[in-house]
Formats: sequence, C-alpha cells, structure tokens
Amino acid sequence: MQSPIWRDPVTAADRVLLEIQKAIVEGQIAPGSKISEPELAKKYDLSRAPLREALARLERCHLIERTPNAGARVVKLSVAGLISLYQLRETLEGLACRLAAEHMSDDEIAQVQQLLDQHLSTQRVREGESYYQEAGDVDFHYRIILGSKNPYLINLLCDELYFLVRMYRVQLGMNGPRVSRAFDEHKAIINAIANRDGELADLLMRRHIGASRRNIEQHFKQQGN
Amino acid sequence: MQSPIWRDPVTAADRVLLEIQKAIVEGQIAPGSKISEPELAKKYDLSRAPLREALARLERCHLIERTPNAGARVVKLSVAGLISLYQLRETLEGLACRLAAEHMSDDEIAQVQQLLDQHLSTQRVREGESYYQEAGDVDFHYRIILGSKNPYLINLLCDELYFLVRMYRVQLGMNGPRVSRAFDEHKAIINAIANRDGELADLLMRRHIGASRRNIEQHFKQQGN
DNA sequence: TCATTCTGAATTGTCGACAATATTATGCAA
DNA sequence: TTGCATAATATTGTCGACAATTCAGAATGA
Repeated sequence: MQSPIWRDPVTAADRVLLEIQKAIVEGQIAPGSKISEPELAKKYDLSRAPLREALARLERCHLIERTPNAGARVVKLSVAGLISLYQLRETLEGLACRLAAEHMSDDEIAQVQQLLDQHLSTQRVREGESYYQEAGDVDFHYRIILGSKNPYLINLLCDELYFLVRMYRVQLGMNGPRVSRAFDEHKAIINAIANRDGELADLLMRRHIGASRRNIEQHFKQQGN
Repeated sequence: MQSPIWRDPVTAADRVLLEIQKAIVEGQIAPGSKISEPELAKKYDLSRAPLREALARLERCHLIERTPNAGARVVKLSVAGLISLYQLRETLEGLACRLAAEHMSDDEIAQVQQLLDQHLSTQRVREGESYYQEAGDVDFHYRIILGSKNPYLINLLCDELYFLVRMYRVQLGMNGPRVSRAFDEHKAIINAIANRDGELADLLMRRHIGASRRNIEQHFKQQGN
C-alpha cells in the first residue's frame, strides 16, 4: 500500500503539500491562522486546483480544519488535544507491537536491534543534539508500526497522526529529559518482540508512550494552554 | 468537531459524495472496478472539480484507492482486509469504552440503556428483519464512541472506518446468527460503563467485536476470498 | 508467433474565469 | 454611540478547456 500522503512527489499537488506540511509542522504558518487559497497559490506559483488537492490531504492528517464556504484554518494546539492524541497512540502502537511480535520476520527484528545500537552510538557522540534523538525515535516507532503488517494501522499512524505528533513536539519543544531513558525502553520492546511475546511488547509500548504523556501533562500542570 | 465527511450536504461535492458512497457500500459499483471521472461527472451532472473533491474524501474512508495519473479504483474486499479492519475496531472501540466510562454523563448513559430496550422491542416485533438489528447495532456503537469524547477517536471510527465496515457487512451478508446474542452483550457493556468500570467495558467490547471477527473467520474457512 | 516500438485515443492534472457564498464596510435609525 | 440592515468586497465552489501522462492497439521486426 503506497501511501497517498507520502510518495515521491510526481504531481504539483504533491510538491506543494510537502512544503505547506513542513511550514505548518514547524510553525512558520501559525496555529489557528487562516489559510488563504489565493495567497498560497500565488506564493507557490500554481493554480488553486492542485492547492485544494493539497489542502484536502492536510485536512486528512489533521493539520488544518475546513468549513464549507468559509475556508481552512491551521489547527490550534491544546493540552486537551495532545492528551487525546497520545491516548490514541498508546492504544494503537500497543496493538502494533502485539501484531509485530506475530508478523515481523527474524531478519526485520534483527535490523531494528542493529538500528538501536547505531542510534545509541551517534547519540553519544552528539550529546544534547535532540534532532538525532527525535529522528531515531521516529525511526524506531516506524519500524514497529510497519512490522504490524496491518495496512489500516500503518496508514493511520504513519500518514494521519504522525505529522500532528511531530507538530506538537516541534512547537511545544518536547524532546527533553527522557532522551536516555527512551533507549532502554526501546530495547526492552524490541526484545519482547524478538521473544514473540506480543502481550509484553504491547504493555511496554503503552508504558513508553504513557510516560511521555504524563511527562507532558506535568509540564503543563499550571499553564492554561 | 463537525465532521468533514458527514455533514448536511451544502455543496455539490457533498451531495455527490453521499451518492457514490452509498453506491460503493451497496455494491452498485463493483469492488475493484475503475472509477472514470468523465463518466461519473456526466452521470451525476456536474463538473470534475466537485467530483474530485468527493473522490478525495472517498479515499479518506478507504472506499477507493487512487494512483497518480492512473485514476481511482473501488477497493477489493478480502478476508485479510476484513481481519485487519476488525483487529483495529477491537482495539479502538475497546478504548472508546474505557474513555466512555470516564466521560459519559449519567444522562447519556441512561439514554443508551433506554435505546437498547427500545431496540429489543422493535426487534421482537420484526423478527428476522436484520435491517433493524443492523441499524440498532450501529446506533449503539456510535453512542459509545461519541461518549469517549476523544475527537480523534470519534473521527477515526465514525468517519474513516465506519463505511468500510458497512461495505463488508452489506456485501458479504454479515448479519446472521449473532442477532439475539448481541443485545445481551450490548447490555453488559453499557452496564459496565454505568458502573464506571472502564476496564471491564473495554474487555467486553473487545470480546463483542472479537466474536464477530471469529464468526467471520469461520465463515470463510475454506473459501479463498 | 511473439516481443517491441510507435502512434493515437482516452484519462488525469492543471489552468483561468465565473457563480455562489461569506466577510467586511457602510449607512441609517433608535 | 450602539444596533441592525444593507451594500461592497473578498473568498470559496464550480465550470469548461488545455496540457501532461497513461493506456490500447497497430505496425514493425525478429
């Protein structure tokens, strides 16, 4: 199943989608701000047709919200929204683990283990640069999700929820203190999968994401965001 | 959050979406068949612009698959796909139950209980007519999902997966022997929610959907569908 | 006969203009 | 001044036509 959101951009709509997606995730287009079709069409130098196609896909990954005859706005970030999103992730990635324990080949599992060791070393070298940690984390979760071999689950997590998760992380600056702990948790998860213990892998993944969620909840304890 | 897929049709794209959606779900447009934009545009008497908007949303609820420059095809139904879909539903509706036990008001819960009794009586009157059972079942599950108050979960189940579930049910004729048992299971689930026992409600819902899934798996044991 | 290349037809992607709707600005009355 | 109705403006929704790409079939050669 080649994703309709992620594919090497063959069409103009594909290209502008990637650009706007990046701009929204990184906050260059402010949350809550209105999307003007004529304005963006001029900015990216194309007509409104491919632009609207891109907007439809942006809505699909929850980065914008459209109202008929009134246009589109970039989503606003809220603590409540973040919690809801992480609740879903907990359950879904837990399921992914259970299925991955069932469906991943020994070879695929070995590759992920190798990947983790690799990330560990590069992270030690680049102490403090959270980008590598971020990328490594994403990479790990992706492998597991793909390992579930459930096309709906894959589409859902990788295409429809991933960008929003990234948007929250980038704009709320979530990458802090859990860096080193995450490696151990990742290790434990892939080991459970290697042992074909889906139930344990499920549990560990839920805890892993749940820890992030609680971490965030605490961070916003006395702020009204 | 007003759903972008379900809304009283204010625009031409909305209207044609509903029509094509129905046609696909009920099998009037055959699974696997190609979608011709000029043909459909002529058939529904509108231009390709709103039609393409509708197609984008059909892709979103997994009823069609599009390939760049090659067009769209109606999805094919497969046992593997059905299993994947039900695996997701099990987990997601289980989560919905857990959240519903936390977030539904006493009033909302009472309404669902009332609804169930109501369905029971009409079903007794119309013995054998599975349509009412189908509608009642959908209604029950909807209430619980909405009761979770998690906007992503609601959008996901009600907008993106529901139509595909219906398509499978309609075209594979799944409504059979579990009719009367479903009522008891529904009762048990809403009672658990009324007792604010989210964990139990989660478990019961998983079993409820899992039973359907196993029912289907058995049905296709020796067929290569 | 079969495989390959080329040609033509059909389909999808994109464009610019117009119609319908929402938003803003204006004027009037209380 | 404030509130509401109305008019002007801007934005979204839809249309028909053109460009780019893919698909089907004919022609060519082995």
